[in-house]
Amino acid sequence: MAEDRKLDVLRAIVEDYVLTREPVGSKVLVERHNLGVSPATIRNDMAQLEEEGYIVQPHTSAGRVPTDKGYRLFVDRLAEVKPLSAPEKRAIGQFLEGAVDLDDVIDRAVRLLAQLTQQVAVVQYPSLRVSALRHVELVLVDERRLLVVIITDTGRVEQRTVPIPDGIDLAVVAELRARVNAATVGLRAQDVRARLAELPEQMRPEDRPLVQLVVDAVVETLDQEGEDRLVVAGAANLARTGADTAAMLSPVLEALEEQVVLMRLMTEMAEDQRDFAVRIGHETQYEPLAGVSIISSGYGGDTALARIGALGPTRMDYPATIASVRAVARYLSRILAG
Amino acid sequence: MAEDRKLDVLRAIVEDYVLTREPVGSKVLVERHNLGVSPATIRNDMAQLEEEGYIVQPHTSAGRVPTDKGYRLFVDRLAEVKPLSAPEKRAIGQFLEGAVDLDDVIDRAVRLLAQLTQQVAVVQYPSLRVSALRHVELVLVDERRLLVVIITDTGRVEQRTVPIPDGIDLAVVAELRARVNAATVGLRAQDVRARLAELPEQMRPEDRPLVQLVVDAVVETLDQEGEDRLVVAGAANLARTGADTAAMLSPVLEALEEQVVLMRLMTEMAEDQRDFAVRIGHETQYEPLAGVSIISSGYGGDTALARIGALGPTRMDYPATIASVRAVARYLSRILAG
DNA sequence: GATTGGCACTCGTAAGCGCCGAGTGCTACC
DNA sequence: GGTAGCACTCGGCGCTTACGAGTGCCAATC
Repeated sequence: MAEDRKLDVLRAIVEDYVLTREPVGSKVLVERHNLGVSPATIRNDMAQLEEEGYIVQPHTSAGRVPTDKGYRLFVDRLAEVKPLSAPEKRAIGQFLEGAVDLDDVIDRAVRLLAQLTQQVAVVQYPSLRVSALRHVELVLVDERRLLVVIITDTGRVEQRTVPIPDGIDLAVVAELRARVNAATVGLRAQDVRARLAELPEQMRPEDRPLVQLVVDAVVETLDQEGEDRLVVAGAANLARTGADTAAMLSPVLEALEEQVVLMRLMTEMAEDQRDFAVRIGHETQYEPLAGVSIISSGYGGDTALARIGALGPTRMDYPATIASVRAVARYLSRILAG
Repeated sequence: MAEDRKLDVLRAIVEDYVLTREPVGSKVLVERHNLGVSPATIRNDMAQLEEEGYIVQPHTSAGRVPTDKGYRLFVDRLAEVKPLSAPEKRAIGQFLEGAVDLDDVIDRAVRLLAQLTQQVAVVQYPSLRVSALRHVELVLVDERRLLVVIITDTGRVEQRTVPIPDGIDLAVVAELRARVNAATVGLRAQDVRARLAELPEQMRPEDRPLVQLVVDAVVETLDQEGEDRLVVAGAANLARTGADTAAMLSPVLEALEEQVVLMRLMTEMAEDQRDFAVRIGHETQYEPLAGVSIISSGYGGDTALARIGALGPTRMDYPATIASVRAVARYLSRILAG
C-alpha cells in the first residue's frame, strides 16, 4: 500500500472536515480531492488510519473525523503554510501603525488577530523579567501612601501603592528616587533585586524602613512571575463557530478568564523550536481545553519578550491560523522595535 | 377583583419563573405560593395581566412568562431587597482589603461581583474627567520618544508616548515637568485644558513645539470621553445560565467586547435617582442585548466616580443581584476613600 | 360581583415506527 | 496492491399517535 497516499487521505480528511464540519466518507473524498483511486481503496486506507489512531468514526456508518493525533500529524508534516495576501499584510501594518502607546499596540494587535483568524486571540504583555528598567518614579499620593511607578524599555508601565509612615520628607523621597534610578536603570529585571538589596545601607538609618518598603515594592512587582498580564479578544467568535458549543463553551471561557492556565501554556510553548507552536486538544494537558487548539508565536525580537496566539476549536484551519499568528507577531515585533 | 392579588400573582410568576426557568401555569402557582384561591381565579387574573402586557405565553397551552414590562413592575414595586448575610459582607470586605493598587482593587471587585451574582460583572474605571490630577511625569524613553505618565487622585495611571524632535535637552524636560505640574496638580481634569493652553507662551519659543506636543498629549488623554476603560469578568457565567443560550450568546459577548455600548448604558444609568439602576431587556435600546438585564450602582463617594454592575439574562434574581451590586459598590467606595 | 368547578379545546412534546441512504467491512477477483 | 460488488449497520427524517399541561369560557355558587 502506498504510504504516501495514506497521508494524502489524512490530509484530505482534515481539510474536508475543517471545511464542512461533517464526518467525511470515502466517497466524497475521492470526488472532491482527485485521488485517482476508488472509494474502496480509500476505505482500506481509512481503516488503517483509524487503527493507528489518526481518525475515528463518531458512530458506525458515519464518516471519519480526525483525532488530536491526526491533526498533529497534519500540522507537523502535511500542512503547507498559506501566505497572506498582499492587501492583508498591508492592512496589518497600517492598523498597528496608529497606536499611541504600548497598551494601545497590544490592544490593537489582539483585536486584529481575532478579526483575521475569526477565533479567540490572546496576547501576553511583554514580560517584565526580560525587560530592562527605564525609570522608577515615586509619587506621594497623600500623607500615608506612596505610588511607585515602574517603566520598562518596552514601554510597559507598572504601578503599586505603598503604605508609608506619616510625615515623610519630600526631600527624602527625592533622594530615594534618585538613588533607586541610579542603581537600577538599564538593568534587566532579574538583576535588579541584588542591586537594590544594597540600597538601604546607603541611606540614613531613620529612613531605612521607608527605603525597604519601596525596594520591596519594586522587587515584588518585577518578580511576580506568572503574573504577567494576558489580554483576550474575540471570545464571541467561539460562540459562533458552531452550534455544538453550548456546553463546551463555559469551561473554555472560564479558562480564558483564569489566565493562569493560559499563561502556563504560553510559557511552555516558548520552549518549542519552530517560530510558532501548536497545542492540539488534549495536548494542552487541561481537561476544559480538550476541545480547542492553541497556536502561538513569540514576538519582540530574538529575546522573544512574550507570545501572541489564537485559540479555537480543534477543528480549525491550521495553515491559515498559523500564517496569521506569525504575521501579526512579526509586525508586532517590528512596531515595538521601531 | 382584588387588584392586590393580581400583583401578588405577578410576583409569584416572576419568582417561580426565575427559579424554575419554565413557563408557570395557574395550577403550580396556587400549589407553590399559598394564594388562597383556586386556579380558575388565578387564570382570570393572568388573562388580565396578559392583556396589560406584563406576561405572555410562549405558545397556546403553555404557562406564562414575564415580559420586560412585567419584570419592570416587579423590580419597581414588588421586589424586596434581600440583605446579604453577615458572612457574605465580611467576605466582601476582606477580599477587597488585600488589594495593592487601583488596578488590583478594580480587578478584585469585578471578580468578586461575578462570583457573588453568578453573572457577568462589569466595572468602569474611575472616570478621568471627574478625578483631580495628582502628578504628571515625563520620562525620556529614548532620543525620539517621551513617555507622559498621568496620575490622578483616584490612583489611576495613564500613559502615552509622544514622538519628539531629536536632541531635546534634559533640562528642558525637567523644566517642562515642573511647569506642567505647577499648573495642573489638584485641578479637575475638565479644568486642565484651559490652564495648559497658556503654558507654551511661558516657555522659550524654540521649545514651544515640544511643549505643545506634551500639552496635547495630556489634554487628549484626559479628554477621551467615552474611552474610560471597562473591565469585565464572569463571561463564563453567561454560558452556564441555560442551554437556550447557544445563539443568543454571541451577540452579548460581542457587546461585552465592544465596550462602547456598555459605556453608554452605564453613563445613562448614572442619571437615575435611586442608588442603583436597572435596565431590562429592550430597555437597553440595543438589539443584541434584548435578552439580558443590567443592574448597576455608582461608586466612589457622592461624586460617583464611576459605576459597577452585573449583567445577566432578563430571567435573573433581581433582588439578590441588586443587593450584591449595591454591597460591592459600597465597599468599593469605602476602600477607595480610605 | 367575585369566585369556583367543570369542560371542551389547543398544541407542544415524546414516543413509536418505517424508510432511506450514507458509509462501512469483507470477500472474491483482476 | 487495487477494485468491484454486496450485505449489513445505523443515524436521521418524516409521519402518526398519544399524552398531558394549560387555557378560556360558562354556568353555578357564595
